Amino acid sequence: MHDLRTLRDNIETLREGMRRRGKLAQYAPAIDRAEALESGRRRLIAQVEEKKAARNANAQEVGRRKRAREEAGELVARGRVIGDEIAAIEGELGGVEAELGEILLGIPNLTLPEVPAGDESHNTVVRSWGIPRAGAGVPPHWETGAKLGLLDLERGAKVSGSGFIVYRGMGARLQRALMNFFVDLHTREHGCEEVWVPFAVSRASMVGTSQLPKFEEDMYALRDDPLYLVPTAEVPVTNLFRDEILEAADLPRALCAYTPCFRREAGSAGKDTRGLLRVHQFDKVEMVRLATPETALDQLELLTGHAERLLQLLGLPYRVVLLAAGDTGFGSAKTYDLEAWSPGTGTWLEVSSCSTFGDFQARRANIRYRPAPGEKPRFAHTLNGSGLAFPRTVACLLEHHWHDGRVTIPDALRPWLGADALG
RNA sequence: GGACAGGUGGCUGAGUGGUUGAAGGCACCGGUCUCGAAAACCGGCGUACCGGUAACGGUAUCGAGAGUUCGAAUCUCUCCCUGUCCGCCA
Repeated sequence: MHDLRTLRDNIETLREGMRRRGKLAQYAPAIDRAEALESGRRRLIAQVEEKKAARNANAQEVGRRKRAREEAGELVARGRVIGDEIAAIEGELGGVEAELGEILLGIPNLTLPEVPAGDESHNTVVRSWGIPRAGAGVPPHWETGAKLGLLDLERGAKVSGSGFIVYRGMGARLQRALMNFFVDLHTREHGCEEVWVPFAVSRASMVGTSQLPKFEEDMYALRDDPLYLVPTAEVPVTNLFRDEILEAADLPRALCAYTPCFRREAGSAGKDTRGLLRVHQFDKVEMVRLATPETALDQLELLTGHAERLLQLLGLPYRVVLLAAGDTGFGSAKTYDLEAWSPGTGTWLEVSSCSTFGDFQARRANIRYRPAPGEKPRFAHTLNGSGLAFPRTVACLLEHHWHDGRVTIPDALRPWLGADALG
């Protein structure tokens, strides 16, 4: 969410930000409307506060006269009139604030200057690691997964519907291995505190990290309770600190959590849906960091490096892509996608997305820190990145390490899986 | 799910519907005293928003929201949360 001050003093930067995302036409009406509402809001506040001052003074005088046993009838009548006027103005103000708040929640974050303007065709590969394997002769992961008895897509569909996966045998065990491998590495070597969080969260939490109100149709909502299944651990973990004031000495703060992730994937039906490429429920270990504005960008590099390290240990070639403004997520100010090579499908698969949100989420979730004892709190910066999402990582493992029907398990993962090959 | 009991400032803890933004205490900051410190004493000590260059003025804020009233921390209703007991349950 943007600061109301931006609306007043810097509205051109807001327009420029939307232009860089290639979405000025989409958001210009909202920005114009918000600007008008904000000036109206201030006018109404001035009016209503003036009336309230009059009401308070009047009520005080009534009290004084009653104590002095003087006549106060005409003041009581006057108070009644003022009260009616206040109610009228407040009604109008309430409407303005409700609409303004709704608009503000729906405007995406500004991207940082180093983020390329334009749509995804302006995404930039900033570095890569490993040598992508030629695809010839490498079966796609869904074939290997089925042949080795690791995946059961048909029964997943039977139990829940398409996009829900059943893992069996060593395939199931691989999920547990990845969870423990990732979390242990982050806690032991990347300075993260491990947390285990609720998988269903309140609406307020979803608004805090900016999934709502804009992306309601992508979320699974529970029928009888005002709760949503988490689309990513980012939501419960970041919201751990909602409405809190942290000490600067505690920043940067790093956490990680395993959660399942639930996504309706509305609007993406038919795209990349084979095998494990796009599913409604998947598992992921997420890293979340809270930082001061001064250190946030360094923290983003650090976080991205931690995710990269996992791919290196898994021996999976990947590239790091700086997303262009138009491809950067709603709340993000700067995002690196990590794309691992899938020889079986001949594509790069997004296995991690590492972002800094600036103070965009912190303002929504009211997450602040005190720069020094006695100083005023400021909004913290929030960051997060996958480390890593399981399904596409598994897909790449099953393809990149496939040799003559067997899948070699990378050394780093063997202790966790308890096997050095599948098949 | 049921029955009680509670939610007041950084903490603690008062608060008969009328100068209560809120006593007292603790903590914190400044000062006096002292060679220095402690103690004692004196003073200060929330946040957000609106207007103003500023000084300053105003509004809101006692879990949240609605209501009664000229006026609500105080009365009414709804909701949330916490505690205790009971029931149910992995």
